[in-house]
Amino acid sequence: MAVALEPKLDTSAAQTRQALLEAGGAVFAAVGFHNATVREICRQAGANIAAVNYHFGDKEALYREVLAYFQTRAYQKFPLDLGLAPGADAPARLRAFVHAFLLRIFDHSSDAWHGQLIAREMVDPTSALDAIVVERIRPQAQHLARIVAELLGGQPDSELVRLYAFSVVSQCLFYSHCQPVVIRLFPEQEFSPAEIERLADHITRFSLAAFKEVARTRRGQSAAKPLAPKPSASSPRRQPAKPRRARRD
Amino acid sequence: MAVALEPKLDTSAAQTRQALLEAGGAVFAAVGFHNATVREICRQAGANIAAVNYHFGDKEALYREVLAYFQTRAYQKFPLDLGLAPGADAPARLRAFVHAFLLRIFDHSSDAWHGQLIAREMVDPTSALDAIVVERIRPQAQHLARIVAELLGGQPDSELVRLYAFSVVSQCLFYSHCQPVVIRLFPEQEFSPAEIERLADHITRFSLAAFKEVARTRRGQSAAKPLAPKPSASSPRRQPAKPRRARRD
DNA sequence: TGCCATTTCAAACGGCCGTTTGAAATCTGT
DNA sequence: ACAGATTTCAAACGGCCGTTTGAAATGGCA
Repeated sequence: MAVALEPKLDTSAAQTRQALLEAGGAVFAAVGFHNATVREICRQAGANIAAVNYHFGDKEALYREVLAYFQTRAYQKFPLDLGLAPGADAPARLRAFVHAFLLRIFDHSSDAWHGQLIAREMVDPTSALDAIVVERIRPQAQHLARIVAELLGGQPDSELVRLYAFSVVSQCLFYSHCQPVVIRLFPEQEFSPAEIERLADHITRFSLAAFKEVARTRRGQSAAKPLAPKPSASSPRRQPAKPRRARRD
Repeated sequence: MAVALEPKLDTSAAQTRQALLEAGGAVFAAVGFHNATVREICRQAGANIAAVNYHFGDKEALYREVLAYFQTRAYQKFPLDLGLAPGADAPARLRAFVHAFLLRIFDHSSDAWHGQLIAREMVDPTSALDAIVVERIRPQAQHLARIVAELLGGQPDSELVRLYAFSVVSQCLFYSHCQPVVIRLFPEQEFSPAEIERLADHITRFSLAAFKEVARTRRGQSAAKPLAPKPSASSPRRQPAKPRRARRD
């Protein structure tokens, strides 16, 4: 992690390294760690097959550096307090948080693979997820928890705040995790910067409205308000199981 | 697809087929389609390596049948109108929708892999996703859209309703897609039936509160209410790029 | 029981994978 | 310009993959 001297940035070796990082981001984002092949990454980077092992050690080490690289870029480009006045109030900070979150996910400018890399890592974790949670996700969760706690009037580490913070981030992550489904359901849907602004507005307004309404009627606490009866334990019926054979026909 | 006669259910061949479906569900859910190996599935099913190709044709055909099998089971066990009175109002139907959704995701009883299979398919689609969207997701989306439209007072196919429906399902899907992260952030979190009830209550209450608040202040429509200034186009700064070499040391 | 279709089995095939190798090319400092 | 370290390169290695094969085992039916 610690680096004493900065590398010569325009060395041929440094260029190869950089090309491998960029190509690795593209390929890992497109097909995931396991499906990605070192051959394809090297091809896209214009490098030899042995380049990954020479410059990074092995495929997994390259993957870790790719994750760190694009993550750092994304958070440098869109920090947690993106475009926020110093003394901004909680609603404004919530809006900034949501907007920056969406921008990090949807930054498809040239080569920004952070969103897709993280989405894959969340659903199909590699050994790199633990570090990501500690270094990025947990601070972000605490940041959001402070905002939500201020809006709800609870403790940042309370279970209530956790539930409401989940409700906020989930609305952002949806567009990252379910993009293939959203595109199939609504092919006309686009994710231009203007559209992302509107999404951020919606999510912020939706959440703030829920916060306000809940803060108003805060007495039933978080106990279960039974709106529907139990599912009556319907047993999973036997399915017909079609008798198709696949061999020689 | 069409099956004329029902197969002999206790045939040795039918048992093998069934065992392959169950084992396939477990393995595909655990590691995804690409990472799953036919050898491991056959091992768990107690079948020979050639069994998959004999009974299903190839690995992908097995995967399609596994998806259909567990999907059918999940929706039979937890239908869209789970435990709902015939003339129930919109809030009750929303609650039932959310609860059934969560139950389908979290049904870890013995061998119910629907949730994990679908989550993987959404983030890393195979050719099977198109059929899933048409047969399952779209009807479900329309079902929810009708509920939301009734609550908001709009058209089920309006953009406003779509946004709000997304906000509801996203809160459910979050626990499916981000389970590895949630577990790492909050190791004490559990997903017992009682906890799922509480989750369903929270999501329903959160969403209904937002609906109510929005329906009350419905005049600014869905235009962008600028809560924060533009990000001032901060260019992605150059990152330090540590100069580590990996070979021979 | 004996025949034949169905199902299982162990073994192998071809292919793609990550990685290694040792030589060739290229840089770096003198 | 030259020696030595660094970087690139084509080729190959071993391993695991999905699938195929042909024979052996099994089951239903006369």
